[in-house]
Amino acid sequence: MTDLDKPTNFIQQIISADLDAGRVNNVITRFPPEPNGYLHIGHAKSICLNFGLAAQYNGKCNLRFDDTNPEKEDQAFVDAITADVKWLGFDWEGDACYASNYFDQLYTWAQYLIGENKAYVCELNAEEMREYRGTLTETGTNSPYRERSAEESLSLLEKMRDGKVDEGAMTLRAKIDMASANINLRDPVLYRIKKMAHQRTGDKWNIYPSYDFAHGQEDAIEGVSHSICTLEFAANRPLYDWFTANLPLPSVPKQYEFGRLNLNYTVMSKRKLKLLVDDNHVAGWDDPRMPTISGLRRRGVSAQAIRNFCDSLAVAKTDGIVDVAQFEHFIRDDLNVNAHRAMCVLKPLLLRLSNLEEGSCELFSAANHPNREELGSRHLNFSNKLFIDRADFSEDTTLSRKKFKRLVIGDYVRLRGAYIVRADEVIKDSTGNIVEVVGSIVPNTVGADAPEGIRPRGVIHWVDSATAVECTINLYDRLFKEAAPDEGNKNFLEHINPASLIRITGCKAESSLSDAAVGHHYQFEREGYFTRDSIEKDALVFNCTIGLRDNWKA
RNA sequence: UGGGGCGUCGCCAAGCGGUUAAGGCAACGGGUUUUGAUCCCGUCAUCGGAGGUUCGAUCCCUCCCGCCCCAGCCA
Repeated sequence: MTDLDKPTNFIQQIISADLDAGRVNNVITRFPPEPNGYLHIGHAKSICLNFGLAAQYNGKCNLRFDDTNPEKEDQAFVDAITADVKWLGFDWEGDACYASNYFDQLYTWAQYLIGENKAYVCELNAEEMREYRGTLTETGTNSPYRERSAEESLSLLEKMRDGKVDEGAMTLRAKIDMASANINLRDPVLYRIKKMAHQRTGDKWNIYPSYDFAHGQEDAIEGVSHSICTLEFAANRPLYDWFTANLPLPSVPKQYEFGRLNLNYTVMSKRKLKLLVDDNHVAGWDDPRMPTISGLRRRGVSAQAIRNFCDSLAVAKTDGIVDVAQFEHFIRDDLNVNAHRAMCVLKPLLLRLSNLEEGSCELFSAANHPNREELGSRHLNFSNKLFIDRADFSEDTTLSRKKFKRLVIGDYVRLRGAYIVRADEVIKDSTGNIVEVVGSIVPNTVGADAPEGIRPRGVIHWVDSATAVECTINLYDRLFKEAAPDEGNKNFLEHINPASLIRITGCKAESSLSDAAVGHHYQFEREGYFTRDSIEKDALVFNCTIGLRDNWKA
């Protein structure tokens, strides 16, 4: 399917219509995270959408931090978010934008609204304000401070700004309609007092603008043409438009809402992710089990896979839950094409080849990719003592060839990229554990078909014992056992999968893996995709990104 | 409950009054294969319900049912 045939989503349809009608000449979008946590896969959808649209229409997309609440925000989050967006492969013109860059302008506009008799300083406390607001079915009641003079509000606002009023004692509110069916229009708060330093403006302000009073105006300042947000903000749109209609803004942006991404077997709210981190259920925001961008990166998911997945997602107004299998498909799809192959034995079992001399050594060449010759090859050492995986050997000679395509005593198997071997006998310790399998190679079978009469049951991977490097492997499973861990009033913490991380030490990797670089993706043949851990750099630790598909029924 | 939004295959979805109702994921069957991987082939829906408008409706109207969002000085 070409781009032209690809169905366009409703936002593309709106943009194209705006362009055609001349309502918009320059497409400008923005990705507006609040720096109060790390970005997750849901944000990636929004990032790909906003930056993608800008690219498609030759416009631009701003990275803009919505830093209007110093209580929850932190410079560390700004840094992490910036790094994640870049890693995903997106860039923006000039510096990132910040809501805090516009605090002076926002304050001036607040004064303007007061002067227009469209805003007032209210002295109702939080509880009173809630009572005056009414309910879903009952209209609200006007604040007793609603009709105070503009002069008084102006001077009170100044006092709020200067720190002369206690937190919670006053707010600046828009004067709209306490009887509106849309609760967002019942005199919403524009400014609240927070006597708190801001990570960027320091202690300059004692009051901070609310989301509603800031967001649309930020868009207007930046000339954003299409302000795309998620569904839950739809009820805020009339308020967004109210500011646009009542303030002397440099441009008139429009808000559009689309359905955010939800995935099963995980949680996707920053509040819940933060709880997992703060309560040490995971090792941090970048724990490989987290759906965060940094967690996925550390897990070994490529930026390309994330982008492909996001591009496969519908931009619509339905809020569904995407099956993680769909995400996993794109992870494997990318890794299958790009990951170099290597061999690593997770649960080593010694295989001694009796018809090779002790200390013998051969060197084989193995392709780094089965169908991409341009990816080159590497050398594989082969001696008379190898490691194979314990799961690839069985003493049970009654196992059918179809059911067990691995090594069985008395039968043959192909060692990937090397000889066909036969298992002859097992050596056990005093407790009956198999400590060694003794076998023999079939001569002249390297890179050659099996000779007449010999039918290997299958192909297994192996590592030369003399040159193997020991490593540790982290195997991951989904973080939650339940498909919808936070559905209804479930306590999602109760559904954490206790086996979401299995750490295996004493694994044996082929020697070429000894200097594996962080950020490189490997397929350990017959096992899965792996990448070197970015935190435990000093040791040889690999994280399993995802296993290979296995369609066979055990 | 007032307001806003949404209901097409197990999941995500295209469809914009006339289509054999796309596609992807999953699943299932088969072929290739020195990874039980990849790859290849094939199978898999009458559109939440009931009325109505129309020659003709998944698409328009009405009513009903279901789900989501809004009563933070969060975003």
